Amino acid sequence: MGNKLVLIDGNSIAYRAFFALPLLNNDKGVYTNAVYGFTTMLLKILEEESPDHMLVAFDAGKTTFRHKTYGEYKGGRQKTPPELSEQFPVLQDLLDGFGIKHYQLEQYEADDIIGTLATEAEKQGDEVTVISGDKDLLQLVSDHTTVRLTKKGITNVDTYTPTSLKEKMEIGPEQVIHLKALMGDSSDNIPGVPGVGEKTALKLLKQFGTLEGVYEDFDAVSGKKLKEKLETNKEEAFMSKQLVTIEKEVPLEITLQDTTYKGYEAATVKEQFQNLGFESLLSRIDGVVESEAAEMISVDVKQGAELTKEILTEETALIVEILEDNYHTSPIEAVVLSNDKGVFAFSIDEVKESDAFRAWAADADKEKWVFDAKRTVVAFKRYGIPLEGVTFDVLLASYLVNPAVNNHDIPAISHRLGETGIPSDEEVYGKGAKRARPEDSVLYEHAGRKALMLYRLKSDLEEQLKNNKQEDLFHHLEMPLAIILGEMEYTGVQVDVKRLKEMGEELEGRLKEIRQRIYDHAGEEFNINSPKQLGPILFEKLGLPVLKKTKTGYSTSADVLEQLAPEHEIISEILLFRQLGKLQSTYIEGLLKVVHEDTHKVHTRFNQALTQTGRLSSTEPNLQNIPIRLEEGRKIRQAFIPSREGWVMFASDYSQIELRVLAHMSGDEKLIQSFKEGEDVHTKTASEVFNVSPEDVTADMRRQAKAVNFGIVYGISDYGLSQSLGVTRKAAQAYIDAYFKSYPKVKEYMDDTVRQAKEEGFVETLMHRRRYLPDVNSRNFNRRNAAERTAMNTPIQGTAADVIKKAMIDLSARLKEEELEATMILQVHDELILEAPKEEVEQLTEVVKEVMEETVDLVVPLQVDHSYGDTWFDAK
DNA sequence: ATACCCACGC
DNA sequence: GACGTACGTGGGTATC
Repeated sequence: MGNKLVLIDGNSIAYRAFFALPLLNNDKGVYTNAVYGFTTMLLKILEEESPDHMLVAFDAGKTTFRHKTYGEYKGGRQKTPPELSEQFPVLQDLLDGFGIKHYQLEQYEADDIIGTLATEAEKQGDEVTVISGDKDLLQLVSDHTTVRLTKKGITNVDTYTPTSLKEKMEIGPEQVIHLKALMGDSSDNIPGVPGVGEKTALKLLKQFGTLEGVYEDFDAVSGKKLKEKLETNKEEAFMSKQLVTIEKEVPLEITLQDTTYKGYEAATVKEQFQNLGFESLLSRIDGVVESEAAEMISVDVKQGAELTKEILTEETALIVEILEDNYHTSPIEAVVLSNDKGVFAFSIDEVKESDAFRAWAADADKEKWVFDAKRTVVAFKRYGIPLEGVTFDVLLASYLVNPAVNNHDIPAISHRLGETGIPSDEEVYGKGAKRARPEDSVLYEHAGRKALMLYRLKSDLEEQLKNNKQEDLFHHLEMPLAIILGEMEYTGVQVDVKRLKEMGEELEGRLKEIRQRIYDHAGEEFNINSPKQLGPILFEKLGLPVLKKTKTGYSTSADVLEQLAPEHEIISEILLFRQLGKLQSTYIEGLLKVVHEDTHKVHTRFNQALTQTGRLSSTEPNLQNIPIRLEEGRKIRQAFIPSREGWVMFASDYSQIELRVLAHMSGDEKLIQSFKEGEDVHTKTASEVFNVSPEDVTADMRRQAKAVNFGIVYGISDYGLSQSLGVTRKAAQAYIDAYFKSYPKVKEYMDDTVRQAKEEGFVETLMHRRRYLPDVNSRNFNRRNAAERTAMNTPIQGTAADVIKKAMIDLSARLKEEELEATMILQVHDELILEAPKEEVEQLTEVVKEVMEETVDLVVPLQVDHSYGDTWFDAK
């Protein structure tokens, strides 16, 4: 017949999905994570395999025929969590909707159903694909049956054919049951031979071929201990083999004919997805036309109206439509107003020529509600229109309410609040290379719809901010900050292009030499930047030891190479090549690409609504990761200069702000005292952790203590700390324990924070910035652990972010008050960079320090250091 | 276009 | 025991 049959191990995939994904629930409060994960897998299979026959097999009931052989079969296994059990009926409904047969049979497991059907199908000459997460299924691999096992995640699979099975495990499919018989399987409580694991089992099979072979030629088994184990557990081994052998002659009530799959009805599946809340999967349904015009909310956008003060009211939603992300360079395509007079669309030319609009824009008492205040204000500023009175930013409000939401645009927020009739920008304008400006009517209508929604969304979001006690945070921190950040971006940073190009040329020469030396060592030319090519050269051709592997091959990361450096001269050359190559591509070429041609300035964009902790991020260019640690890289900073003659770069940074915040929030006396007395905090920590007096702290002890403090601040794990210190995980954990013993209130604070996260579902900063941590109650150890560390870390890092943001607002006001020309141009998490006339430096030193140190009142003092110079490099 | 590896900052 | 582990941005290569 030559059919294509796909058999899915339903329980296995559902389990995988359940544990791989956070416990999502849909708007009806029904848990859907397993169904969701299963569905993504299913869609992928349908796309890749295009089967004409398909079946999802499930396990039935508690007992199976295997329990007669072995009463303890699957004993000790955790009960299926109810959160998962309740998803099986939902999953089966969904399969019905897809028109995919599913089946279960008393006394049998899904494996047996799959084995029986696969065998039958093979006999007919069909091609079979089995999907599971269970390695037992590998015994079904044959020339006509392929088994695909999930590895990490759900949709990530390994494909096994007889050849690849041989390659990966060095055994044939018929040996799989022998392997399991020997090594057992703890998850199914299959004993195997205790003390024999995968390694030994594979070795035995390589020598003897089968379990029977081992015992027939028993004298040839090497090792007394091993022999003993095999002898005493012979019975268990043979029973195990019987248990893991898949039954291939199950008396099924269905036939292959019944598994025929004819494709699904798009409308049916779409409705199911919508009920389940799988909005993100809608686009993957074949033949679904999304966002049909009929469903969209109607909007009456008036074009060509006269832009007079009659339509410019006290409270107006204002949309500036720009197609590209970069509002510093991309033009305004439309300006749309929505208020109680209606929805009105204009071109930027119409706006520029309207005196009424200019007056309204400049009037701080006329409230403007916008999406992305910074973008809006900067865009107008570029067209010479100052905008005041921007009182509500939907983007920032949504971000504060829940930063974990990755899409804060108007269509997405509308959707979450139950309004579906508004298409996304992507749907209207296309994405990537296909993005294009549609005709005016389409563009205006889309922008109009957003303006209309914005007007409605505002009150919802205000309500949520109020519930979260975030009104202050919103109105007095993020909103004013947006305006300041806009000014900073618009001002930009002057770049010494000539200097940058010189550095580039010098680097080019050095890279060429190093490249040649590497080729000489390797004996051939290859792409040094390709780990895929570099790996075989180092670890095969040159025979260097393999210390670490990645998913796809050899790891060639810096920490690995550093360990290999004594082994071969090529290593240090590669590390240098990497270092200089990074400078060249990212910091020389990358920077030059975004320097404004006429002004020689770069205008970064600070993303104020992205990070989960409240920090800012910076793009195009990212000015928050300019090299500083290595001298070679640090020189890049020589290319950042003041924009005016006789001015300097002035940098001010908080010293240990996170640890000071921790001292404040935990109330730990020892830590507080450290800061009050101006001690070196790392030395102090070292003296505590290593239990020596401060004067006996060695440089190395201080270095280790610094890493511990770093770990506390960034919430890294014992593993992370062990990596950065190059010690064992146990030793790292011991440092952490010693730290908590020395600073008991810190420990108490951390425990309290985690407890609060578990109870309330979120943690908060000093200024009520919030982060939800659904995983703190996860049954998955890793997820839970990561979430707990996040719970401890976010209030610290987030509060530090709150503090510097407030300092920026205060400083901006203070500079105005003092009539200083100095201007903030950058923020790098705990550091503010200004440019200023030389003459102001003395006053600035005092003013900036005072403002930054006094912006909040903590139980410990904040300490600010400053520096200045002709370039950013010299401000050190 | 997307995934992966690597590397820079705090 | 759990095998993966702070937050970001960006460049390069390889693959689909």
